[in-house]
Amino acid sequence: MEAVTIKDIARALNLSTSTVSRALRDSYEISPETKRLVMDYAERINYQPNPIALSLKENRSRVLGVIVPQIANNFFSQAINGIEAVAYERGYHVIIMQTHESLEREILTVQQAVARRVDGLLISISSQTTNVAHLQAIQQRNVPIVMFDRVSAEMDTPKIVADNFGGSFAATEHLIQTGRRRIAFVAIPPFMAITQDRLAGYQAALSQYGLPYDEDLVRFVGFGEHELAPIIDQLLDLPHPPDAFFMAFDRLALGCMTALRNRNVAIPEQVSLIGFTNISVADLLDPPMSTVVQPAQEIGHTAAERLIELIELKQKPSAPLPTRPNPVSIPNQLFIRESTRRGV
Amino acid sequence: MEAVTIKDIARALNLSTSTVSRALRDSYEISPETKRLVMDYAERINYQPNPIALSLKENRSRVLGVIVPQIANNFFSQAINGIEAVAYERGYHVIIMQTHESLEREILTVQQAVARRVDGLLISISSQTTNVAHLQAIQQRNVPIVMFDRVSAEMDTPKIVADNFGGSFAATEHLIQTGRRRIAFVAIPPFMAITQDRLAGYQAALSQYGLPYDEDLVRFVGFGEHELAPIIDQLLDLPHPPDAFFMAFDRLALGCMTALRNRNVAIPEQVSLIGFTNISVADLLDPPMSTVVQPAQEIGHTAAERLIELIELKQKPSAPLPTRPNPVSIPNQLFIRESTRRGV
DNA sequence: TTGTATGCGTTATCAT
DNA sequence: ATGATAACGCATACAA
Repeated sequence: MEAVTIKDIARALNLSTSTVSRALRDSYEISPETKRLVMDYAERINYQPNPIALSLKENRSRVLGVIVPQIANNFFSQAINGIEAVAYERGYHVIIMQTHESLEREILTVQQAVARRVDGLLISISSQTTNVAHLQAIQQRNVPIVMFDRVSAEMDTPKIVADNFGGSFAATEHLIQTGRRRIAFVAIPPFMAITQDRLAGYQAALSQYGLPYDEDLVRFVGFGEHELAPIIDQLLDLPHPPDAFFMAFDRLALGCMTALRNRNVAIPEQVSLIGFTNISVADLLDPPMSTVVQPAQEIGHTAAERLIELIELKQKPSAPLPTRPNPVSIPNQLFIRESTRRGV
Repeated sequence: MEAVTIKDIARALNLSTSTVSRALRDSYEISPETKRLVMDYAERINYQPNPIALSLKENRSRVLGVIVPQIANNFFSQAINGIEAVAYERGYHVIIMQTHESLEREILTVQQAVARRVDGLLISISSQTTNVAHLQAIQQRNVPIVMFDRVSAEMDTPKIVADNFGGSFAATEHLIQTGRRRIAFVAIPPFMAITQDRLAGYQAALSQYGLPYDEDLVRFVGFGEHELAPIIDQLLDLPHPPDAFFMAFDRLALGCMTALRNRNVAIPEQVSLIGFTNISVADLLDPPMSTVVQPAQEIGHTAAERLIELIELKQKPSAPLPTRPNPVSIPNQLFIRESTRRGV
């Protein structure tokens, strides 16, 4: 069974395709009877306009490109969830592409998205991305871009991020308020804004509570498989070791928990542990880990809204670009989880 | 900067669009010099063929529709990862849509996908889906469908599923071999094949080891928020309570762990717990939970391969449909995790 | 109120 | 070896 077109309707009803087209779009210049006739028939044979033909005509695809490092990652899958919800509601579809933390893949993927004629791009850059020329290039080709979570200071686009400074401040503050004094801070290398912001929040909290900033306690770890454990070991082996760990990234927080367990370091008796995470089972971890949870879904939601706004603004070049605070930051939630370990 | 078309190239080079088109496709009927001229120029001005125009002409979109209950779910996001990898490699893109476990949404979503002219559909049906008329309808419209994970016996399509029987058998066998005799089995309502298969694996293991099948120990729980805890309570309060819990679904396994914790039931001292799960941090749970892990990525991979095969077969109607075992089942992995809880 | 013709970007068919 | 034209499905400017 082939798809039915306007032509089929026109032929069946002895009308021209333009009449049918206009009737279907409820144009004022078509008589009510003809409209009814056409509409009914279209309904009956289950006519569905071909969006591809429309796209060609209108030079828009109604597709948003979403580029993330990984789909199979709690933060990003939740963000995509938020994006998809908004897109669906506004009549857009979402094409999802992964970079696998590779700049090379990211460049290819961005080109692919443009080649696919997406109406706009939502991107969270890979950890390798220190140069954003590929993004600036497509921006010059007039493709609206919104960045989220992993954003670059060098891009002049809307940016939707979690309140990384605030979340980091709150986590550090919590540790201080529960009596910790030597708080290790571990993050990924600091060329991404997200890292810088989290470091700044940590520093600000220390400063506000009159604690010294000790560079020995601040470490940056790459994306290799086995890079974290030695760093945790080094920290524990310091002459004056930390009494708390603040792990500024999801993966690091979970890795730290494993590393501490392997070293038989008790939490929170010996050291306290808090991390940014987006896993849904943080309660069930051993021990339950206090976490700063980023509002992934809301970030996706906001980013998609902003992008669609940009896209639809582009259609009517009359309207002025609205000025907005940039980047938009969305509050994190801080979950303090007490150990519920049962007595033995 | 507008997108450059074949016309632009033709105009610039004083050629006809057909010559340019042929040159770009490396047709034998174009002179080498012209080819080089066109290719070089196209390269220089960064010509990208418009896939929308191609789609219209070729009546195919090179898009796969993927319909899942939720994106933000470890199993599905991993499966999508597998799908995306294959699609990318084969020159397809993936549009992802969610049903949120609602049949109503599923019906709408399937229609949307067809309206979008996807070349084929990968679907994992919602838990509400007891009737598959909407899928049969689009199958009659000649849209290739492959089902994965949550499949329906009433659909005549390729089906890619985990080895639910085998995984369930292995989990039950493990519990028996570690000395458990009264093994509770909890699953979602049994109209989905996936549930039936898991129940059958459980029954088969009991039978093989000469244990009785006790209906009191088998429970089905719906998708409500607070349905599980009372069921766990009931089981624990039986005159002859279970000494092990086998939770046949991810969500149930995690919920059971919480419920047992709330009841202060020690694992594995008092009861053993094993579940199907796809979370990546199962090691870090308290206690570490033994799990049957479905090969989500491989399921996605296989499903996408099968779908693309169907799609490309449809193009050349000469070739016969290959007969394949149906459904295809992919082995699970059983992870036995010993408690590593440190002494206090 | 309805019909005819044109164009969106591309390729296939049929000239030349 | 290259060019002109039609067609994919739709919307619209222009005619009637």
